[in-house]
Amino acid sequence: MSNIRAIRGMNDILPDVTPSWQYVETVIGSLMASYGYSEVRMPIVEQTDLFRRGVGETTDIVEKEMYTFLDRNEESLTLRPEGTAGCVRAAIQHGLLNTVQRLWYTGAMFRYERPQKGRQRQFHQVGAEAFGVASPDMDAEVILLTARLWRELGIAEDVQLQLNSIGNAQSRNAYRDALVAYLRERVDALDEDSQRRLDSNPLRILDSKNQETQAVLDGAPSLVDFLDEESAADFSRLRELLDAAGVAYSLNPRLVRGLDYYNKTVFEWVTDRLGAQGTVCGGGRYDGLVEQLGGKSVPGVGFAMGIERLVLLLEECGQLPPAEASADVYVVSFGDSAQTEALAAAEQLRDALPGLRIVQHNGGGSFKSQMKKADKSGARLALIWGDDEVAANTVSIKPLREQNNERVGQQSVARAELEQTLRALLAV
RNA sequence: GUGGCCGUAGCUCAUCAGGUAGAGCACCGGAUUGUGACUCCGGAGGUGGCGGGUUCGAGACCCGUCGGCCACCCCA
Repeated sequence: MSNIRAIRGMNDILPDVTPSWQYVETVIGSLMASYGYSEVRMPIVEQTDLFRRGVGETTDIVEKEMYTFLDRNEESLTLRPEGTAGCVRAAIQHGLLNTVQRLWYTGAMFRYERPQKGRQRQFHQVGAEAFGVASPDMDAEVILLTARLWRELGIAEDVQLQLNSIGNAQSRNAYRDALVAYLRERVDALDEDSQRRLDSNPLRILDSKNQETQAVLDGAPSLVDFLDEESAADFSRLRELLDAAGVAYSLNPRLVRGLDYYNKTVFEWVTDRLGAQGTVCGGGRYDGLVEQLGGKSVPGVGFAMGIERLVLLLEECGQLPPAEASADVYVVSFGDSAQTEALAAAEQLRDALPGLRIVQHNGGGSFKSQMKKADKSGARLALIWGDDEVAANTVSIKPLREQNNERVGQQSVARAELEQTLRALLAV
């Protein structure tokens, strides 16, 4: 056995699950199109500074989770830990932001964390970003889009929307001061991590899982009371829109997010069916980000979801499409001239019946072993060439999915009629 | 970075006062001439994660290390 293994937390996605991934990706692709979102593809590596400035210096992501290295030019590069910063960078760099812009992307992201259920170091996100609209109708759009996705995937009952507004920078600062003042008087009751965050990032104490900390927070000032007028009005309008659209949500005043660029609306779709990693999709508004990364002052709102978690959830909910066979037709031949004939015929069939999955038996072996392979391929039909067929210029067609033993149902057709017969048998 | 559990054939697991390993599935071959699935027979496949220690002897006990899973932190 080889000593070389995949890097911890970076998993191979093997043939038993790739159909599930393809299914999810296909559904998402057409969903995005149906809302007018265009796909963009950004590099996996960016200048480290992009994430420092975009995601935020004091976030966990930047502080301890990035894959950062020097390239041969001594330039500091980082494997992207999330997609928004790179998407914004690309949009600024190529001048896409002089109009409303709806973009989506998918790909691998990297965070140096201990792997656990629903979390790996290389993981895959689908994200969408809508630029250029500051009003909450756009917030509603991205949320409605995600809500539709759950319906299309059959998991609408298994995810819940949590919603909050964290206001603009000024109101958030005011709230932070009030929160810190309140918590300082109760430092001893806080868990260790929360004590540390009093200095670094006090808002994140809010979603601590520690019971005692949460008890302390019960008496804390509420973020809602500090919201600026515009944020409050927009939040109220967003809720109106969601109500009217029939999207259920619960208000979670302690929902903050771990990335610094958010303001106003933040949301998460969560599930209780994935162990500790319950967030399937998270997002919000980031009105200052474009400017902070060197662009004009362009508002934005978006979300990202984790494909691994989505696939896990679908599996958990029994909503993955049934496994399909990898072949429709399996071609068996015995002897050189038969194989020559079979190979050419298979190529002609692929020309004539595109989409038909034709697997050619290679590597020889007895008829028996070839038929075993044919059966295991899941193909509906075996095409059989032997000396008899070559001599008579025919092909034997054997159905494999019926229960009969012997050669019942097997037929011999003239070589010239093969294509037509297959069309009829397979209804293609 | 911290904690808990775990590491025996490709996969799921078993055995045993500590006396140098088995099963099921999967794989390969066979059961009269060129035909799968069910059944039967046979075969291949493990330096028991790695290193050290205790012992006459260790997969089984001890230590270390590496790896996996789950949880904390945080998020997708």
